[in-house]
Amino acid sequence: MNSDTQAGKTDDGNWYHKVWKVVSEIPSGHVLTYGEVARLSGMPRAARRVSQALRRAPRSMDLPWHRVINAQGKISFAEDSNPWQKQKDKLEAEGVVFLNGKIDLDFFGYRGAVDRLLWGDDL
DNA sequence: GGGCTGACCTACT
DNA sequence: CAGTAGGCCAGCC
Repeated sequence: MNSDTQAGKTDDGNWYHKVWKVVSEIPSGHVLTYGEVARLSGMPRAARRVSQALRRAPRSMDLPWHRVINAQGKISFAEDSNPWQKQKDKLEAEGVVFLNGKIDLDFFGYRGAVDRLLWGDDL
């Protein structure tokens, strides 16, 4: 017996930890989109959940939340907002360059990193 | 239990 | 390139 009534277990709240883990694994000078973080966390359609997780992430864990941006290569905060400026400042401090208010995902994104390893720096 | 919200994404026009 | 529409799903009231 024993029931596996509780067979499910896991998740339930644990999915934040997965997101936090992935985000904490982002190397300096690189950025990931919400969708990619979600995918790497095992939840392809959970881009929105990622944002929620980042918001709930405690500051004590020192999570590099600023390395997570949207698929447009832009910061998801309002441009006239304080957090927007803060995130941009942090990214620039790590070597990320903003072009016209947007980040070149072909160079700083996950895919860009792989492509550079395969094709070289002459993208 | 039902409905609204949201640091979003993709596809189409 | 910009704007619109539909989708997705966990949290909160």
